[in-house]
Amino acid sequence: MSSGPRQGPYICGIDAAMDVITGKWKSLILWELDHGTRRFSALRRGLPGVSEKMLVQHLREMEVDGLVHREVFREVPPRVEYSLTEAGAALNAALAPLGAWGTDRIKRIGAPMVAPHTTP
Amino acid sequence: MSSGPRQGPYICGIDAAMDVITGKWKSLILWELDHGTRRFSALRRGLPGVSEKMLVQHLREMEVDGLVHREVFREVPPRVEYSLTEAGAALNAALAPLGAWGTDRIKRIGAPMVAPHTTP
DNA sequence: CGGTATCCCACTGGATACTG
DNA sequence: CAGTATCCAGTGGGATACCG
Repeated sequence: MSSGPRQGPYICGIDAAMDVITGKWKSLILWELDHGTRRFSALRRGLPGVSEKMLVQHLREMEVDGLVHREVFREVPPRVEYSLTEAGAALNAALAPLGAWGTDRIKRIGAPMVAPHTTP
Repeated sequence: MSSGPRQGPYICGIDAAMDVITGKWKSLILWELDHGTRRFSALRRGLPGVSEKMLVQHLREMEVDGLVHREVFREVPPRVEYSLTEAGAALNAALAPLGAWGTDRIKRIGAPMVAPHTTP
């Protein structure tokens, strides 16, 4: 069951890009990491509703696909830091117009936003 | 079940945009229609591998979401033409940078492309 | 803290056959 | 021509429990 990076065959560039960001949380992970390096638990807090399993799974796929860099510090307690690669940062930048269109659509149809942080 | 347009709640603009283009063929449909008005059968030919069911289903969802316009001509034989709405055209434009990134990625990793048109 | 390992269900999408 | 109607397999993703 899967392993290496996704590698087509593709119909076009959109196809290849979508292949790599399809997944409920991937674009949000990209966005979170664009603010800077984040630890696993920080990402969890920034992505309200994500399960550990999905977060790990998406991060692994994005690592394999060359979008995120994963650095393990063998300390006690363990620490792992995630950051964007160049390709990941470029992808995030390429997503900006799409995000702008989406924001516009939200306004047009008056769609609700989820509460950013349901605090604690 | 289902029916009305997708309407969140959303986490951000990307979330809203992805909600509307998720589906194996939607971005390709957008691309096809950006070239101009297309009939159902022309779209099928332009999307090698799509099934009738999926094409209809995606077109209906995109119509409901306000991305494509569907015009029925009650003739014999029946004719139906699809075209982009303003929102659909704007979305397609917003996808351009993503497509460029994807094309770049295809080159970087040397991913194969599917044969554009297996003719007949 | 930062994960693995299972189980399970809903949904996506493909194949095929039929229709106005 | 432009769809509907079914059936069915694969996968995405949530819940829960356990581990170094």
